[in-house]
Amino acid sequence: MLQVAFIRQHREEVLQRLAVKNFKETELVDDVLGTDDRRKRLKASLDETQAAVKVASREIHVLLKKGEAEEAEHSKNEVATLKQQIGHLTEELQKTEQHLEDSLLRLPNLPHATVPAGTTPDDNEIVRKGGEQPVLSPEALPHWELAKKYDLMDTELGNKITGSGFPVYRGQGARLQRALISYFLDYNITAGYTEYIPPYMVNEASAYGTGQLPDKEAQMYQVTLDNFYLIPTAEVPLTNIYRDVIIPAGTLPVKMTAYTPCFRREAGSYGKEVRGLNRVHQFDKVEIVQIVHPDHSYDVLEEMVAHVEKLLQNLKLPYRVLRLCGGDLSFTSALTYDFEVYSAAQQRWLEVSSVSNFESFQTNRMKIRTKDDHGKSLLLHSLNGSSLALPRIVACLLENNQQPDGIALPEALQAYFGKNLIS
RNA sequence: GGAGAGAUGCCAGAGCGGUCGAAUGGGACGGUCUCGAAAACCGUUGUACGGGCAACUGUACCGAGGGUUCGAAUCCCUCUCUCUCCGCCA
Repeated sequence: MLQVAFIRQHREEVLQRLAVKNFKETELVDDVLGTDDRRKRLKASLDETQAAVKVASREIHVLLKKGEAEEAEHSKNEVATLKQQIGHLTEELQKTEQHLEDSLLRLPNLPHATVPAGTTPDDNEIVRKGGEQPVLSPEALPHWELAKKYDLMDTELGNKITGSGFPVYRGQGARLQRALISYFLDYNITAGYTEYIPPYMVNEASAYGTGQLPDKEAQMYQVTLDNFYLIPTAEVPLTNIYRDVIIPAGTLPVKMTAYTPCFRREAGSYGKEVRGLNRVHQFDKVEIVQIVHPDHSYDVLEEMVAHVEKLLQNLKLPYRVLRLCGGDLSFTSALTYDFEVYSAAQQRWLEVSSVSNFESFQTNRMKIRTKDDHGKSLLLHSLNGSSLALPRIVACLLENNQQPDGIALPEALQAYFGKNLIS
C-alpha cells in the first residue's frame, strides 16, 4: 500500500511511474488525495465535538456534587445533541476511511527507476547469463519421461489421490526433493538466515499483509469453514511474523528462511506449459525474506540476487537473470529479478526464482516499522526471493544431466543425496 | 467436543462508573556518584490520527465489535484468543 503523504508530495511522479506499470485507473490517485482531505476535515470536527462532550460531562459531575440537579439536566440535554452529531460524524468518517483504504488497495506499488517499460515477458531485460547449455543427443528425454524411467514421480497416482498438478514423488525422486531442500536451507543458514517452520495456512489479515488479498484471491486455495488460506509461498507467513511489530534498529536486518510446500490454483493454465513439473498446484520451495532499513534495501536486493545466483552456479545449471519490465512486474513489487534455468530437453527457459524489493508496500500494510534517530516511526523495506523453487530445478537437473547410465548429480548435492547418480 | 477461569502499558501486576493513558514492581534508557563498574539515588520510558515552523496541543486506544450512561478499563451483549480440568488423539 502506498503512503498518502508520499502521493501528496509527489503526485506527478506517482502518475509517471504508474504509467510504467501500465496502470490505467489514474483517477484513483486524485480520488485518494480528495478522500484524504475529507477524512482530515471530518476527523477535526469529530475531535472537537468529542472534546465538548468530555468538558460537559465533567461539568455535570461538578454540578451534581453541588446539588444543582436542574443545571445538570440542562447540560445532559446539550450532550445528547452533541452525541447525535458524533454519531453522524463517526459514520461519515468510517465510510471515508473505508473508501480511502479501498482506493489505496487498488493502487499497485511504484516501479523502481530502473524498471524497463514494456507490457509482456518479451520486454523483460536479460541482465546476464551463466552456466553452460548442454548439447543433448537426439534421444534425450524430457523430465516426465525420465521420471518414469527411473520411477521418481507418479502423476497418475497424484490424479487419483487429489487431482492433476499434485505429483507423488517416490524412492529416489522423494530423496532428491529432500536433498535439495536440505541443501538450500543449509546454504541459506550459512549466509546468516534464520530457519523457520511456519504455518502452511494463514488467516485473512496475513493474506492482506503481503498483498495476496485482495487482488490474487483466485490464486489461493481456501479453507472456507475456518476462513484460512493455504499459503502460495512461505513469504506470506514469514513476513507476517513481523506484522504490527516495531523492530529495534539494532536487530536489523531481519533475515529469515523457510522450506514450505506451496499451493497455487493456477487457474487458466493448460497444455504443454503445464506438462510434468513445469506447473503444478503443490510444490516445494525454500524462501528467503529480509526486512531492512530503507536506505539499504537496494544493496540488499543485489546481495540476494548474488546469493541465489551462486546457488544455481553450485548446481551447475545454465541460467539467466532477468529484470522484469513494468508490465510483468507484480502488483506489490518495485523491482524484481527473475531467474530462469534452461531446460535442455524442452529447449525452453523455466522460471525458478523471483527476487523482489517491495520497499514499504508490504510493510505499510503490515505496519512493520522501526524507530529513526529522532524516535519517529519509520516503515522498513521488505524483500524476498526463492532459493529455490524445486519442481523446475528438478526438471532441469534430470534433463540436462541425463547420461546412458543414469542422471549425474552435481557435486553440491551428492552428500545430501547419498550418491552421485540416479540410476 | 464438554465444564470453568481469564484477556490491562516492554514484562509482571493493581484498578470504587467521574482529571485513569491508567497505581506499584521489574526491565530498558539517561543522569548523579566512581579511575571504571556494581550498588544507591534522581529522571525518562506507548501507539495512531488531527492542528502547529516549533515548544506543544486535541481526539481515540486497557483482546475485537456493539450497547447502557451526562460520563465506561470498570456494567451488559456478541465474537476471538489464552489457561485449567474432562473427553478424543499424532
